[in-house]
Amino acid sequence: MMEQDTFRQRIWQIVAAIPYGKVTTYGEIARLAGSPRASRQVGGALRHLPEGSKLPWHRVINRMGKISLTGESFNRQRQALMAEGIEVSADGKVDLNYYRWEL
DNA sequence: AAACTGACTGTTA
DNA sequence: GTAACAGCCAGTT
Repeated sequence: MMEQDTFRQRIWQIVAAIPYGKVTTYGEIARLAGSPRASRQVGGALRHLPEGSKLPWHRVINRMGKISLTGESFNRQRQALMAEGIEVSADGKVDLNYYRWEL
């Protein structure tokens, strides 16, 4: 069957391409997906991942270099980042100048 | 079709 | 550097 090319599916494809040990921002993904102002939709796409998805969703943070999630979700993302050797401060800050994914 | 939602961002102070 | 606000737009109701 032909899958329809939804915005979300394109987001997932792009996120899948973020290399191990690197991060990028919601806005950058929106730009790569061809809708530069749709950064909020990127978050929305990551919130509804397919069951059992292996997508590296944790490599996506906001433009201030911080984790946007709160509560337990924040902790899970922080642990996942640190598990790939990324330095994350206690408040969820990552050095984008050093860890940013660039083509 | 209209209203509402929000894992965001740019501007302003 | 942070905080408040407005604009943004795909998906959902």
